[in-house]
Amino acid sequence: MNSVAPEQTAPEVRTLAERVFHQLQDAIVRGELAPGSKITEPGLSKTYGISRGPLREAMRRLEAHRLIERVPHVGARVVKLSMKELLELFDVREALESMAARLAAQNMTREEIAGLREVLALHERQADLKSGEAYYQREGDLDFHYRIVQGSHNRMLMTMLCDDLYYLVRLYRTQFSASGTRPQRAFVEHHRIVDAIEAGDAELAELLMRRHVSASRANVADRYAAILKQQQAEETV
Amino acid sequence: MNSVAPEQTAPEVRTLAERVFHQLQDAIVRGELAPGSKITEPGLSKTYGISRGPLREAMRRLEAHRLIERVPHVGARVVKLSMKELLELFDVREALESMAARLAAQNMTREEIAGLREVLALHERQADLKSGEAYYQREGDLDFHYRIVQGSHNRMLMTMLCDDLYYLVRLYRTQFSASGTRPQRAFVEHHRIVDAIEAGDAELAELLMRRHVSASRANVADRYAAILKQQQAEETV
DNA sequence: TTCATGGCAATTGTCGACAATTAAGGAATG
DNA sequence: CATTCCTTAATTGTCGACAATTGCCATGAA
Repeated sequence: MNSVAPEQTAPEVRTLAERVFHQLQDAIVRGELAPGSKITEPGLSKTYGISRGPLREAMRRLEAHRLIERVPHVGARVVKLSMKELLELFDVREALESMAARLAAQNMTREEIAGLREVLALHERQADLKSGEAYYQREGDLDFHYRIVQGSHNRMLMTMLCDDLYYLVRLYRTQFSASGTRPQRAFVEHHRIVDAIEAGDAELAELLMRRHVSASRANVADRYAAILKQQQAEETV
Repeated sequence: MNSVAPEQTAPEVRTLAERVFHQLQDAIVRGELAPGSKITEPGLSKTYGISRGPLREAMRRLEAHRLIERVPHVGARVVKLSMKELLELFDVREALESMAARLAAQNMTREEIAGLREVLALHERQADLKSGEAYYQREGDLDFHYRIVQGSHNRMLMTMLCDDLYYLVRLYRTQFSASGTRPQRAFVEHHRIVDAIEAGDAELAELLMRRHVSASRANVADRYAAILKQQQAEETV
């Protein structure tokens, strides 16, 4: 249902370190651990009921995934994405996802494309039900991108985007409480991308995905500029 | 001198885990730890003279950087890049480095561009000295790419390429003992890329870098196909 | 000979305790 | 009153020992 990470068949819950890693990952992405807040090893050790050994390994993994930042002998904090870093993230996504779309147009199977169409149909029904709804729409958006990356059949690309960057994207959405941004237009763009993939037009799929991410980035940048302006206006009052 | 990782100012050697992480990283990339070989915690613990605690953290980081592969309750092995994975790596590089070149054309300072030119001049002198020399030329190639990524002024891109992927590239070069591949042509391409960056032509820089990486990928693929063919011929003899 | 089964050694996972470093607060001094 | 230094508490880094899981090897039966 609330997939985003489809058919993973519970890949790693065999050790304490792995379990607490996923728990922490979830807690951070969902905003339960506030961005920028300090996390202390004895604290987490007690709340999760494990010793500091496996906990530290979980934290090392979180650090590698850029979800926390550590300073030796000082401590760790939940990352707090600045707008600059968020825009950087979009640039990286533009590069990787356009490549993913290109490869997907070359490598996706008929079944995978059918599944992609299903996702789109589902989104349309949801958009029909309550147009512009925020949460599901946004998670659904990631679902769409997720499937295209899978369709690239490039494992390295898959891990980079799905295991690393997409968690940051979700984190951003909770941090900036970014609700439904330009949903209708995104729908249309999604459809065109799938059309290109189905037609096996790699170049077009790449171009459309690049524009899609780029437009999303521009949208965020505009919104941010607007907020900044408003804040400045309020300060002068 | 043998930079590749310029002006790092010894960023992290404050803890045992960090030191042994870098030691292991080096040992793997240089081929001292054979690809595919199993590495055991008690063994490393003894050779490096530290306890298993910090060692495990170092290994977790190596895992995150894709230099080793771990299976719970079983153990860890040095990664052994297959040709398929190597080609995947090239696809990712093509996506990220072309983006880096684009951003570099927009963001590089005059000083950075001058430094880039210096690197090119150095390469030419070396190529003059002993044309087609393998090792230095290849390390120098990475130096060139390194600087362009730095010039993108995108921290996320920088860590992804310089901290993760470039180690894999170097690992591949030792694993496949890939010596000087198409050095002259690469030189010319490097120069053209710098020209585009200096001219501030982002689109051109992106395109040229994309072709540069793509050509490198094609070269590797061709070589591999040739080797395969030769091996098959030998088997039938 | 082949396959299944059981025990055994080795390795990994986990824990609690100790050492080292840091940041903070207070006392002393200019 | 500000500043510096020292003391102290808390957190992180490291270690050695114990528990759990795995893979191997020998033993035995079909």
